[in-house]
Amino acid sequence: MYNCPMYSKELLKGTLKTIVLKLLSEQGKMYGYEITQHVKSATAGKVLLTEGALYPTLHKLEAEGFLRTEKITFGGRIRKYYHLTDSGKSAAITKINEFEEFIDTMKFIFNSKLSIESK
Amino acid sequence: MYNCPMYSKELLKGTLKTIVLKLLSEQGKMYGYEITQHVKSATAGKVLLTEGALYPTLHKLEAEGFLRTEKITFGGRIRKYYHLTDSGKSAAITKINEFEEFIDTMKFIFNSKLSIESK
DNA sequence: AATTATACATAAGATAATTATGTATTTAAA
DNA sequence: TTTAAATACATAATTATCTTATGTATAATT
Repeated sequence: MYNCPMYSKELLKGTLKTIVLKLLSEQGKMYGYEITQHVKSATAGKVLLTEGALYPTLHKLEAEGFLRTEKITFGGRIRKYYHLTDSGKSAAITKINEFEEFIDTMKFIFNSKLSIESK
Repeated sequence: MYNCPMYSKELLKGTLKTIVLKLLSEQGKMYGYEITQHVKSATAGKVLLTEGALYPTLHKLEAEGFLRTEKITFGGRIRKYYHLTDSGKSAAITKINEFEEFIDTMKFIFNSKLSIESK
């Protein structure tokens, strides 16, 4: 099976924490594998999170107190669900704002009309 | 003197080559220090390129055949001007498209309305 | 029976940045 | 006038973040 190659690997650097916090803030709880599949399907295979990047990031966010975990056995396999803590919710808001600010700032370099409107 | 802190340091990772190629494609020729000042003023101090990142990147782009250089003495100091080569012009177009594609893809994760229109 | 999908995890290596340091000239300020 | 700041280049050490590879294990599909 071929994976659609992703053009923007380098650009994705630094966005992983933001993506995780954003998804958890809208989905409530997710487990690691679910996050990879969600992102894959939401981006039509253009963004493929690797486990080697995702799991250490989840552990780091947990160590920073932004996430708490809950282990659930489902269909004979263990799922480790991640939820946002209160400080995780603040961090999510901050990170999402930073991302939008980043896009907003980049338009001054790329001087094309990149606009952000809330949903 | 204080520098306005930049929110998006991590997000900027991977964008430096794209920024350099974009600026050279619109400005024709620039020297390193000029690039740092241009980006600083264009983003109101939000994006501050460090020399430790910029100079090695310029050297790498030159080694890849995307840039050619021209040394000019101006006001007692040496300026090293960088220009795009033909392959550099192609690379610039590719990188800029990739960046816009990246933004376009991220909207599916952040499901807010991030739109790109050419100027 | 073997492969793919689900589900976790970590280690080695690569890449790209930050931070620190270095040289040198010109201009502005104390 | 001497010091600091701005201009202009460069590189080395360190840190951060990612990819790639590897490992374990169960369930579902071929």
